[in-house]
Amino acid sequence: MPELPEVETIKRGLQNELINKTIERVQIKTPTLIKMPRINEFLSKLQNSQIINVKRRGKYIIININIDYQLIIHLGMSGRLEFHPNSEKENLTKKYEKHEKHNHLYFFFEDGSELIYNDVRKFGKLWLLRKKKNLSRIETLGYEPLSEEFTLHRFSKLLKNSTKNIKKVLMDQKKIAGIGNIYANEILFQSRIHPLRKANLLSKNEVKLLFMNIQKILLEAIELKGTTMVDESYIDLEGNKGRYGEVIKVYGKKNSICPVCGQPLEIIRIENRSTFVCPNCQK
DNA sequence: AAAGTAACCTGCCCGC
DNA sequence: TGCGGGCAGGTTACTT
Repeated sequence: MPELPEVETIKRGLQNELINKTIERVQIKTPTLIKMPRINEFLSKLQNSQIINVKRRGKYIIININIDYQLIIHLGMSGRLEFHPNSEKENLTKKYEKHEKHNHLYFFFEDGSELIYNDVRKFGKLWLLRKKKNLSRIETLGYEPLSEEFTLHRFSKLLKNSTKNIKKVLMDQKKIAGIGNIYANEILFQSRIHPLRKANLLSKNEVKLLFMNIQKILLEAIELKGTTMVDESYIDLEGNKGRYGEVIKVYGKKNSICPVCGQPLEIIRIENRSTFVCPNCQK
């Protein structure tokens, strides 16, 4: 589910709510989601620890704890975090009632608030690791597309070195971290580039356009707090929907026409993912 | 070496 | 109304 803008929105929420909070107790209902360390160690390390800050890398949330450990969360397709402030607990319980059976992990804080990890499909994962010993998967992530290290020059070099189709490259977390199926579709449509074009054969202008659209679209989506499709499988910490879905141009638009030229949109499968293309606009 | 497929899971939608 | 197939924001492992 969540791509960079959704994960960033959740991270900002956690940053607002969790800093300096002390974890009183952790309750685990689905131990298989915790990849490291063993459950007992996971529980005992977190108990009475204090949250220092919350960061994001690609689609990973990184919660730094005062004991030289960090809690790393990947939400997979359907993972959510819910924050329940002490005072509103009853209202919120009602609000989330129908999803309750997919609550897998509870963090209870000293002040009575709680954080819940909920995940229908259970593709999400959590790790508690020493800060120095970074998760290898995070170490191999590619450029953070909204950081200064992500320059046109580097992006262009990266594309030159790949003969794969451009959609695959945009979604390759080892090259650029955080772009998933929704935003890859939108970025390519707005850049008028067909997703099956070979990355190394794009023109200089196309590369520049792509580069600018990656940042423009991700920033707009963060501004609107991510994308919630009709099924509501993404909501933020407070249970609010993202509004980027209201301005989405092609993703999920089955039986629709191109908003630019009016031709019917095509749906093709690339890497087993639905890909929405205007055959007239995207060359 | 790129590209395709299946697997991990549950729920929902669509057509028959 | 019910059943089966296909599909869903991700990632990894295996095959062609």
